[in-house]
Amino acid sequence: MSINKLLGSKKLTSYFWKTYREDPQNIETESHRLLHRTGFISQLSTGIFSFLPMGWRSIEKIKNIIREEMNSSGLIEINLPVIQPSDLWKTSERLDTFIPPLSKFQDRRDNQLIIAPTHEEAVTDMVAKNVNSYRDLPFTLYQIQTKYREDPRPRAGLLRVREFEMNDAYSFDVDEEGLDLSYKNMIKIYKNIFMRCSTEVIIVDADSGAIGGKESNEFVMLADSGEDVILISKDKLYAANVEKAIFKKEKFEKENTINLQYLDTPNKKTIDELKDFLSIDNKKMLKTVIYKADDEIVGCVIRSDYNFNETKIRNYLNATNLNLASDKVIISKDLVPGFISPINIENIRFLYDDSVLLGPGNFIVGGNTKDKHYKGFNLDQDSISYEILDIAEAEEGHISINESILESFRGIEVGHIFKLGDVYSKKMGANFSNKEGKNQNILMGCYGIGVGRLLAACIEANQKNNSMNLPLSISPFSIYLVALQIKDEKVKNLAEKIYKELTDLGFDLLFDDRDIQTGVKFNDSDLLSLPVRRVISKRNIQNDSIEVFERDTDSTISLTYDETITYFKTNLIP
RNA sequence: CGGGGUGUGGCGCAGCGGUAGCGCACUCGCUUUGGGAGCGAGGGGUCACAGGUUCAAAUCCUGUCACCCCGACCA
Repeated sequence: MSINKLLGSKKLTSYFWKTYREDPQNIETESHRLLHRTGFISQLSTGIFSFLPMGWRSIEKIKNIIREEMNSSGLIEINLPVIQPSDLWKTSERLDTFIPPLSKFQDRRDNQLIIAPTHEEAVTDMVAKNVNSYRDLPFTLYQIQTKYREDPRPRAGLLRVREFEMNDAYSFDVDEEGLDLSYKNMIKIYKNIFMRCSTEVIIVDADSGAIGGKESNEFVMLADSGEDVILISKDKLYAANVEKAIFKKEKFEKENTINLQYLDTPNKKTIDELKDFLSIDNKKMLKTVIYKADDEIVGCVIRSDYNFNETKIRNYLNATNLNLASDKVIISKDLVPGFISPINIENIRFLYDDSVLLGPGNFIVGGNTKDKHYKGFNLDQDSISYEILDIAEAEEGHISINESILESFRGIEVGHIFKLGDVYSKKMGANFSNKEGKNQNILMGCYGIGVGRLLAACIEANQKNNSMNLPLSISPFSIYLVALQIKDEKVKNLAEKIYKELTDLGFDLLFDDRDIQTGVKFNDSDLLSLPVRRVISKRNIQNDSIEVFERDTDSTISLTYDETITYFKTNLIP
């Protein structure tokens, strides 16, 4: 049975739906505004929403697309618990390190339980208990399940919430080649899903964050209201989340090295102040910042024409939290805020961005003394051992690795996929006997789509003039049937007849059979903006015609009854 | 977690020392009827909560909570 038939047609007089004339206060994004105005959602708490019938229909249609695409590609649906014992998360070593922190509570026997923010642990446990041999592999499981994440700041309606439905999938393979195949298969499935939702997404390199694993890609819909910053090279060969993006750093000819010397820099604490005071270019200076990475104090140094990428730093240090160290902490390490340098500092670990070795050298760095800076710092000469890596943030205008200019965009992350490898299977004993009879860890991948966020993103992308304009595939109903002068017998009978006939054909109609103002009906119809609107009225009946408005072509045509039925049989697929 | 803002009928707001009002929505009646109608009559609020000041508190003070925005953080 098609989803349209399953959800069925509805008459407004016996449906639960209400639109709003006014916006709630402090609405930030169009999708949030429209989701509220059209009676899709109702807020229960910060980042926690109820779906009203109208909104839930769209969600059901999205989930149906996901199921169809996944089932037809050989994936298998399961269901995992939302409430899980916290011991399970001890095994994966994420009980205290997951960001945002897990939501915990005690049951009656004083066992600690958590509300799952994601399901790697549960699925790995299940698979570990039920897979023994390489013959049992490979397979990919999926579910559509509620997640709860104690997000520090939910916002923008459904774009960023605490409780949400996610379609999460997990692949299990015997080797890297298998994992590659599963990963690529999932990319194909995701592309199909987003295409069917008429959402244009791009695939970008991404950081794997709290989920872990090596390779990771995000599916991003470009939109100004998005929270993620994406860098795309002009030649389109490179696209990455700013958290992950790499770029080709500028090299400068090395100067003849000079000895370290002090400079008087009274009260010049920032790079900008120094730049003006000394009339020199940013590339001639180094920036030193002290971070607190969990409990460790770490210094980071970069050439001043670049900025730090804190994700790269956090990943390298394998830290859960990374924050700028307070002045108090800096002073306790005998450093002078505003004049920090790594020179002769033994009690702190320093990380250097590799730009520090790319010239021009003889850098100006802090003097570790108030109102002093050093001139003539060269890492390779003035330090014996150092950790050097890429901790720079890519920005618009930088050059991609294939020599193309990077451009910056904002986007909404609607899907994220990860190659987990054996991160979880190793810790949780998910292994199998290989052909030689030896134990081997299962290689995993995990894949997620935020269902509600996808709906919101789709609205962001399609909305205009106070209308949602959801595509036919996920529009709550396919057709808005309006009967004007519903009290008129002829109108009523014709409308009912069409309602029944089109419903029998498999279409899902919203029949506005309310005895209210015409203007209200049209406004509700515009707001909801279903793909097709049909008007039955006295006037039309007199002309022996039925009015059909097609949103996509923005055209209205008048047809006879028989033409109408033919039109729907041939132009639309229920 | 830091900074800021807002809590008054279902929604949007006014009132800012004398015990609550407007618009929309809702109910009833009449009129109207192809773009959020008109007239009339109604119903609905311990003014977020808790203390305090005062003869008197929605209004002033203190605390708490909730929600929103910016930042931090973040699948």
